[in-house]
Amino acid sequence: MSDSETGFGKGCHLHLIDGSAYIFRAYHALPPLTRKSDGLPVGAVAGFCNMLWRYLGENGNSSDAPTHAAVIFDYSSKTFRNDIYDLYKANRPELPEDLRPQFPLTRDATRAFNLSCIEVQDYEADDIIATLARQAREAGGRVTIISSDKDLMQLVGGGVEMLDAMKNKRIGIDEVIEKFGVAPDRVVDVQALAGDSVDNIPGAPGIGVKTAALLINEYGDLDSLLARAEEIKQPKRRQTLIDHADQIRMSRRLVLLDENTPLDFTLNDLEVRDPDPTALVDFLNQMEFRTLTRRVADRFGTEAPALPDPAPATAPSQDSTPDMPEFSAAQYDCVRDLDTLNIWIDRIRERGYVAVDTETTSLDEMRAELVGISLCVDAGHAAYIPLAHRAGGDDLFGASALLDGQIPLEQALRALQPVLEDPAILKIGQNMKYDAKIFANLGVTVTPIDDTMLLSYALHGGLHGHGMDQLSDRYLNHQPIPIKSLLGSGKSAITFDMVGIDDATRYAAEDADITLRLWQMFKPRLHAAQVTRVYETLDRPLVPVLAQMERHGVKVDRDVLSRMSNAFAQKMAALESEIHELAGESFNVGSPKQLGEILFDKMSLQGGKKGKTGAYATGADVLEDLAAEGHDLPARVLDWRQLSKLKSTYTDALQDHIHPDTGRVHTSYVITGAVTGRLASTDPNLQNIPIRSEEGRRIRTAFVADQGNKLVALDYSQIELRILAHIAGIDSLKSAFRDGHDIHAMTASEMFGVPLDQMTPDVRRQAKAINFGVIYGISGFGLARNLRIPRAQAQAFIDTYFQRFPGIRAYMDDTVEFAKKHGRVETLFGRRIHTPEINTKGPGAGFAKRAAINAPIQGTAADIIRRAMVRLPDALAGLPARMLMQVHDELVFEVPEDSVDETINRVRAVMEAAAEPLVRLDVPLVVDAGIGDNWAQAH
DNA sequence: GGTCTCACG
DNA sequence: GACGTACGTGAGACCG
Repeated sequence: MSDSETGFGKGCHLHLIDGSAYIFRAYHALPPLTRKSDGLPVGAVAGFCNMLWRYLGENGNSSDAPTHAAVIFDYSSKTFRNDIYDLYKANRPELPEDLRPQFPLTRDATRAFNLSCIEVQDYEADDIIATLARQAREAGGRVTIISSDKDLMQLVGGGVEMLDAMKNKRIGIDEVIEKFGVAPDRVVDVQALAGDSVDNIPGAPGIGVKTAALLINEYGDLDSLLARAEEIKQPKRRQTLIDHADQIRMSRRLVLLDENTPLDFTLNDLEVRDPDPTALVDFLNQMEFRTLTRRVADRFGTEAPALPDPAPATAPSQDSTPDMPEFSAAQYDCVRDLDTLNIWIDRIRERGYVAVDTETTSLDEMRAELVGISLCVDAGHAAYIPLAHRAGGDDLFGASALLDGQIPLEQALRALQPVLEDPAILKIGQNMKYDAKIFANLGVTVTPIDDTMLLSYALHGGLHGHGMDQLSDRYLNHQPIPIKSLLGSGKSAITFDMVGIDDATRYAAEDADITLRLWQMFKPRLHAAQVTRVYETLDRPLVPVLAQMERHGVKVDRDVLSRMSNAFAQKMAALESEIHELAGESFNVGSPKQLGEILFDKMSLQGGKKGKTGAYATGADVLEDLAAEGHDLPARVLDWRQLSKLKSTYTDALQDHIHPDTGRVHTSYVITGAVTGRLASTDPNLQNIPIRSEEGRRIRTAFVADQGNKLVALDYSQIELRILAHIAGIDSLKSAFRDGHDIHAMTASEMFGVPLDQMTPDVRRQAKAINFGVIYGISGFGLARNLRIPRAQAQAFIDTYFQRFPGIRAYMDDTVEFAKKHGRVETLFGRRIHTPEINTKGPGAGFAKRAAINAPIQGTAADIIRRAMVRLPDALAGLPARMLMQVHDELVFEVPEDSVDETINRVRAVMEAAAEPLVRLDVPLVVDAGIGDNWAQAH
């Protein structure tokens, strides 16, 4: 070796890269990528190149940059160790078929990066590394071995260090001692005793690393130990060492690296050279690695060569299900280090899209903690990144300790953030609003997105639900792992952070895999189903809008609710004793069954009707009838029920929903919650806060504006009737709306021939009921019940109505006809609502008809407010107004006092013009506004 | 878990 | 001619 002043020596720094380890890691971490032009498998080469590129980037400008470097490979799987022990590494799985042809390409890649590429027949890469490390050490230089292979740890010390590139962790003497319990020079002794199942090194049966280290530390080294084996106290251990001494010695020969591998070059030949940009770009281009080629070309300022156009990102064809691998053959990786994560990130960038799923500790996004993230870019190959899994409960202290082998959450997040926020990379999820909120909590804005739940909603609204399990079963014929199987259910249920990482990987990666497959299937179908616009303008854009509303929440005054709860409790107690007295016995007023028996059996009141379950009906309508006949008990029960409802559902339950940190209530809107296009609000439902009764309405006073702010509520006036007038083309209704007339009074006047100036409240009330009935698909029975009039009279009203407004009848008939023919109806904006029951016979037929009649009206109104909501963030830009709630035809905002007027002006303008320009309604949309310190005032 | 009841638009 | 029915939701309580 050259010790001359010009050659390798003191001050020099040699990097030895374990190339074979790189290749296997790249292969197993990446989907089976092939070269577009000829199908040559190149996935491992791609990963390998990415790693080398990153290696150069990290070391190029570092003050600790290597002066010399080499990439070392295994020549073949057969080495001199097979002559020592024919079973050495005999349990290794067969080399994958598509990996072997990539071996020569990785050598080419190394040379293209202008790195020395080294392999020696009959020797392992580890022997070459050992030899070069020894030479460098003896020459007085430093060595960094880039590998995490424990078999190389025997080389550490005397200026030799290892670098675990995955964990970006240096391995020095201390780390080796931590791992093996002995210094590097005794590592082979420990390994010889402990053996190694991966390399099929027998060692001493029953002795592991811990015991081996104990023994070596006690006896000094392996030879001394074996020589003095008789002295070992434990009989079994003593016998093992005596019986297997030869096997142990052989094991040591297997693990001991050969520091004298014959080499036909010197360290001086390994001097670092800059890559030749042209050669490198040429090679990458040949491999057809688009992203990396461009990146390298950019870096060196060379022209990226022209490449043929890639296949479109959305490869699946229009009319056929894309070929997908079987789920049984799917590969789900667990990503435990940054290097592997970066491989996935590169893969995502290469593709331009990725299916993402988060696993958390709660379904409530405001309380949920991120536990892990899964990714998928190719059907059948997904990854799970565990981040916050914790030890199970057995260990007294372990319960809160993070498990090892997880990338620190913050690091993983910062690595993923550029991808999640990259406008050129599509993030695909199932119910992305959930995941987007989880990421938003961590400061990451996920955009742009696609959502398989919303795709299904646009495509299949009315046909079935859009949960992932359901979609997977129906469209992929695959039943995903039930979450219950991991978490259990009921009281003993655990949170996801307590799930083992292996189980979690299978579950979470599968979810991302399923999501990607559903997306590949659904996305190309939007056009054929003519719902692209619905999805892209009405549904998908709502995700960020709702996410922000939900995260912001609405301030709720706990004291107001608490005081009301107490008041309700007192009143209920008084009513309860009164009711028991009237009944002559004590019973559970809240039990419809017991109440029915009291009313109709014990008290023998008339009108007792049993439903299909054999229980008496005791609904409000029944009790009201009885009360009207002068019975006190049902009247008291009605009062009690109202209070009970208000207390349990609102004043009590709402308090539990006040977030401890924000002091606000954060609902969750379900975009696919109603088939018509309406939203649904859950946990809690803020769309059914009382208003009709005076007592209930007071609950709204607990919904307050923050200091210095006002609540502003804007709602569409009569929007569904206006839409009906437009769709059915009723001229008289349209002109009444245009002229701003009282629509119910006008209807009454038309129907009953009463002049407007002589209109009575009662006649108007009846007309109003008819107007609403029409929207719901009117029936004589329903109207009769609603108005409490004889059915014949109700039917007469309806007949008159249809005579006066024949367009309504025509609309209803046409709509049902359309539904029967196409199995669906549509809103003015093209939303399709399927009506699979429309052709069934029997009692269901009436239901389906009325639903079909109602859906285009309710749905069009829902579409309109969706359009307004999507436009509002831009329209309110620069204003401090916050949108808080949506209640079907109403939007509620929180606004600093001095911005109230401007906010109302802008919101009203957006809401009133929300149908345009796509639809020009023949009637104006009118929006009423209210302002207050609380929601009751604002309405 | 199904049924009943009731809160909203 | 009889049969049940207003449309769309979510949640709490009861009960088997």
